[in-house]
Amino acid sequence: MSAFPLAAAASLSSSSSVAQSYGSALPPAMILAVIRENPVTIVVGETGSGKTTQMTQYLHEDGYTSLGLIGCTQPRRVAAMSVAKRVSEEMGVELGQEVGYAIRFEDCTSDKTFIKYMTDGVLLRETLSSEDLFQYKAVIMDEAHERSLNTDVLFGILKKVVAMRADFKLIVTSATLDSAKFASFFGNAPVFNIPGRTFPVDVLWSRTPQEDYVEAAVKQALAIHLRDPPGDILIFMTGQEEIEATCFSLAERLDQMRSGGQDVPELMILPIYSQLPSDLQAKIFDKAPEGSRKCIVSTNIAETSLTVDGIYYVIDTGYVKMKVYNPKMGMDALQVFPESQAAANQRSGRAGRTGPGTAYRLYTESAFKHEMLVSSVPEIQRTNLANVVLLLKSLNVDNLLHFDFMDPPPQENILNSMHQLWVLGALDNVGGLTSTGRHMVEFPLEPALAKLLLAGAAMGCSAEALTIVSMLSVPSVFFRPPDRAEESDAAREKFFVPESDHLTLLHVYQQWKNNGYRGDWCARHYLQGKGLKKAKEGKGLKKAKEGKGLKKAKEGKGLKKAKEVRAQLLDIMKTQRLPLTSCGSDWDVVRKAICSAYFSNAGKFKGIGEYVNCRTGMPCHLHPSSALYGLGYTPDYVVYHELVFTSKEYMQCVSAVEPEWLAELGPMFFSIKESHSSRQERRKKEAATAAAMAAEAAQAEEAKAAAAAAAAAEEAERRQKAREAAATPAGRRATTPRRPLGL
DNA sequence: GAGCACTGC
Repeated sequence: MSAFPLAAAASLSSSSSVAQSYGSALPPAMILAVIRENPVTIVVGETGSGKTTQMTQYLHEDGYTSLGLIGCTQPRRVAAMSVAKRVSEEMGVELGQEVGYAIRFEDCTSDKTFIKYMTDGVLLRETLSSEDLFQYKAVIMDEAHERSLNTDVLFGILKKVVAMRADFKLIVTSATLDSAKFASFFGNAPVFNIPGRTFPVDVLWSRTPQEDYVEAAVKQALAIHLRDPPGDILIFMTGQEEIEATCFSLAERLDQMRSGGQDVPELMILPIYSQLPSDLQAKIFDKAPEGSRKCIVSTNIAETSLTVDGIYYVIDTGYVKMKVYNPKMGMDALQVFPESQAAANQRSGRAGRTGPGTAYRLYTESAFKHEMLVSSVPEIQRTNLANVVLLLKSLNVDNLLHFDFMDPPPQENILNSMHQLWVLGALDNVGGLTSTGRHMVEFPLEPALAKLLLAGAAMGCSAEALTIVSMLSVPSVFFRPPDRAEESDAAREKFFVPESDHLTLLHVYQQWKNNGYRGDWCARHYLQGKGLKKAKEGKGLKKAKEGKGLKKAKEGKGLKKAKEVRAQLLDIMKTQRLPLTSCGSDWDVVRKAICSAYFSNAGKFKGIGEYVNCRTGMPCHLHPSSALYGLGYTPDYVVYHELVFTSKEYMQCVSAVEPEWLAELGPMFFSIKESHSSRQERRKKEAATAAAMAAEAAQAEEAKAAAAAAAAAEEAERRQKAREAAATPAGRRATTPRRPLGL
């Protein structure tokens, strides 16, 4: 085994005292001693410090594996796979034997495995069946500074495990900026520093704030291209539209210069974002021909998920697009925010992987210091928590408001998620898990989708529900290259089922199946068949190309991935003894099942393309990509999968529903003509829930509890108003829209 | 007639 890289400069510090530094060569014994003496150790290690591959091996040599497993979590699958492969090679064992990995579709471990790499989601799921993780002697949470939702939930759970088990060791990696915070959360844990092996990056600031950062980035890129020594350029933008504008403008300027007689060397302009078709994504890895250079214009995807070698120049606009959840509205918003200092440093670092580089920041140093957060708002504070609540409830965490989060999510968020789960029948009136809830937690799905599966099983259309859920669990299968937008739109419209986007997805899948799951069929109809080969993605890029191990990675993209998800969910359905039944061509039943999962996301017709949310009165619009858009067919009521604010409040994935279904399936929100007795009963139920939630809140600080109770009451009132305004159904539509012919 | 960062079970 190789020596611990750069151990000579390693230092040990305690969060509460002055850092001690060790100048002489430092054997791994040093860090092992720290781990031996402390239940939790924080490791600050830059990328390239070798911590991911070395730490597990040191723990193994120190004897931890004679007693149990060493686990190492990663936020991404590719990393879990490629790191496991590399460690197995370093140790000279077969992958999947002594060293293995586990990700959603693949458990590549055996009885002999003692070092196990996995995604953080896998370890979180494992806590469901073994609360104290008895099979593990040590867990390393790698890349924990990225603060994924799963990482944050694991923090709280593992902290409990540490308190329960004296024989358990936890090692958490952190960025320099928040090591003190991590250390204090884990009871003043010692901090161990391992310097990285990356090259220095010169950071240059803008002297004045930039009004138009697209323009500024284009100018900067051209200046580098015309003036500076060879080396590729990486520009960070917030989204697809900006990226396309930047690429267009760059190309235009180059053209202008050339037609003006200037001799400009070749520049390969390469956009990259997650929704870009795979074959175009792959182009960023092509080498620039001699005498020319690459300019990659990227979203956040190149910040952590993709690593391209050969970048010497980074241009950073200073902004990111983020999804933030508004619990009051039940709506996500995709908004542009200034990036955090940590993100800025991460982006700059991308210039120093191949050699010493330069980062041009298109904002002032003062803006960096005074206007940017030190680190990004963790996901747990800006996301819908229904899934987390369900998971914690099934772990018997009785008071969620007291759960030990490093950064607690807003209380309103938790209460709102509990309400959602109650509405779906997953929680009872006192906040306990129901049998429906216990079924739901078994599925790796968001609660509404799990409910759709259960409803499908109850209504005799679980096969159809299963397909729809699978299609909604993968990125859009519709392939839309920017230069063939109209053709691909036309191709997509051929699949439309006029009353439902959900059924459109079902239709696409069934046609694919009828055509033998063929790839050429997908290509012809502008559908995403599979995706990039794994070897093109992620950190393990080079290694994956050299070896053969990753060829086994069968995970695809698009329809192929939907098929894999479907198979996995079907397995779970079998273990849950849920029947697989098809309703044949009677797709109205499927819409009813959809209604039973989404009735709290109901909209009432207001005008062409416009609906109002039945509960909140919020306006919500049909998205132009919806099958229901602009067809002259205007159902009175629809339900939607999610509501996202971009330029307007847009409903994503919409289905027409019958008003009487809303009344039947969502009696807590809707009634056709309420009798006095049923109204009383409903109010009693609602009061009980509000009381239960307030009771939970009451255990928290007094002031917060008061606010929570007020929020619950407000919610009840809003619901009452909405109920009065909505849900007096018109008669059933006279004609059912024509179903499209199969292709 | 408009558009959406990135993960994960």
